[in-house]
Amino acid sequence: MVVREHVRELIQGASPGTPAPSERELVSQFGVARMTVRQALDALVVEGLLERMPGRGTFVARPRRRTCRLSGFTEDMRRRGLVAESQTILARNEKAGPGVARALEISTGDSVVHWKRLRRAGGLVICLEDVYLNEVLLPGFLARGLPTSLYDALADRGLRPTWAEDTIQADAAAEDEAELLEVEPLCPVLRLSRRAMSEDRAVQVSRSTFRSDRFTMYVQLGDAD
Amino acid sequence: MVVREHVRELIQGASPGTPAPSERELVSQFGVARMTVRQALDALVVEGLLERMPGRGTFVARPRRRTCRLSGFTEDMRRRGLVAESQTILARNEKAGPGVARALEISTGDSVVHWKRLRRAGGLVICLEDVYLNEVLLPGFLARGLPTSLYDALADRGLRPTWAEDTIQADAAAEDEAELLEVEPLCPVLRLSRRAMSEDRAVQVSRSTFRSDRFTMYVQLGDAD
DNA sequence: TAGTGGTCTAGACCACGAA
DNA sequence: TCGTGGTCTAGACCACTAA
Repeated sequence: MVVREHVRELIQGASPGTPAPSERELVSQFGVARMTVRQALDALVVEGLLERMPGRGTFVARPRRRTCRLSGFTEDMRRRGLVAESQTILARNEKAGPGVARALEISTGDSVVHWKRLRRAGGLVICLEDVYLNEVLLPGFLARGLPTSLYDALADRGLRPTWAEDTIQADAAAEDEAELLEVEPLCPVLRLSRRAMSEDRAVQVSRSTFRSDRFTMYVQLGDAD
Repeated sequence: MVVREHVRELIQGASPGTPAPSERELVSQFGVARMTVRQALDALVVEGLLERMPGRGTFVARPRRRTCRLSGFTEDMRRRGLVAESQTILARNEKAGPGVARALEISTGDSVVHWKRLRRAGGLVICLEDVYLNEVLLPGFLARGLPTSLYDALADRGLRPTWAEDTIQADAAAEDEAELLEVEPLCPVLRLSRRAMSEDRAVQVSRSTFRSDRFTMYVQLGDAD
């Protein structure tokens, strides 16, 4: 452990390609067996901090490109430097219909939280969001009061989504949506359906409708191998 | 290596949670040192095939949820069971403008391939795509004839994109787009801008405009840590 | 040729989980 | 208590890279 942390501090902030101390160098420096040093370095290699080059040495790796962390509306807006607000239109327990039940991997009729919000950022209406939560995993969710950030609230219960599948479509605003979103009917909107999982449990499914003039979705893909 | 492959075959197809042979069991079975066995198992753990549980044993891991592989139009349609076709509208070398140059991390005026296509699947018009390729990385790209699948062509040159950032927006179709896409002007369309990298090299940047009635985008997010 | 990482040996003691 | 994985020792030989 001590070797690993020593090397971690050594290379922290070093630019990619900088050589790390060689294994034998660390052996004599710490008076430790080579296998021990190797395991320490292996851990850093797995973390993506070091790269081994057989015959040449061990070097600081270039940081791996990441696919950005799964986030909800609040965090998404915060990343854009905006403060998210929301106006609850509906919040109640319901019996899951067949579609929601399948998405949440529960049975039709099981209890779900249905929460509908109009979401603003920087004071401007951005989207209309219908979210269904797996109430089995979140007993008494509504009783504890409505949070601002759903994902924060889920995180508090150890259920922050770590994986999601989204389907995204352009469409024309329906009349009721248009009124809430303060646009003309038939204006283009972006529809986003999400099914979010925390570990292996389906936690949340949602449908959001975004004003196209105020929202651009951004995703990073790949490099997950 | 032989231990690793032996265990890999043993557990292949086994359901998650199945115990793998213990380390000491493999030691006596192969007449090999325990460190050797551990390294073999470590490799499989990193691959996500095994999980260690200290004090309990080593078990077949549940397959990690993946974010789907980065793909282009051809592959995307193939996943939906459709054959992608394309009609080239324009294909030539150009000097990069400032926007494209920045996205491709080259200098303004550097040579880029500009390729504009109308893309169909199952015989139906789906989208209009403008792609710019980093010609510095792809000398003589156009001279070799136009491929059907851009990503396959890039893969042949060892430049298959492994990471991309996409921005997605809903919009109303412009007149010229509407005509090519065979819809009415102002119909909702989905706009997708992509900047795609192969390792650390910016290879491709594109803008696509999809008919909203014929295309739903699907993405999987997260679990990349 | 000297130095590097890759692989391997034949032991050892520890903390932890299950019975 | 017994078996498990986690960590460690003090060496060894190999293939590869660079000078």
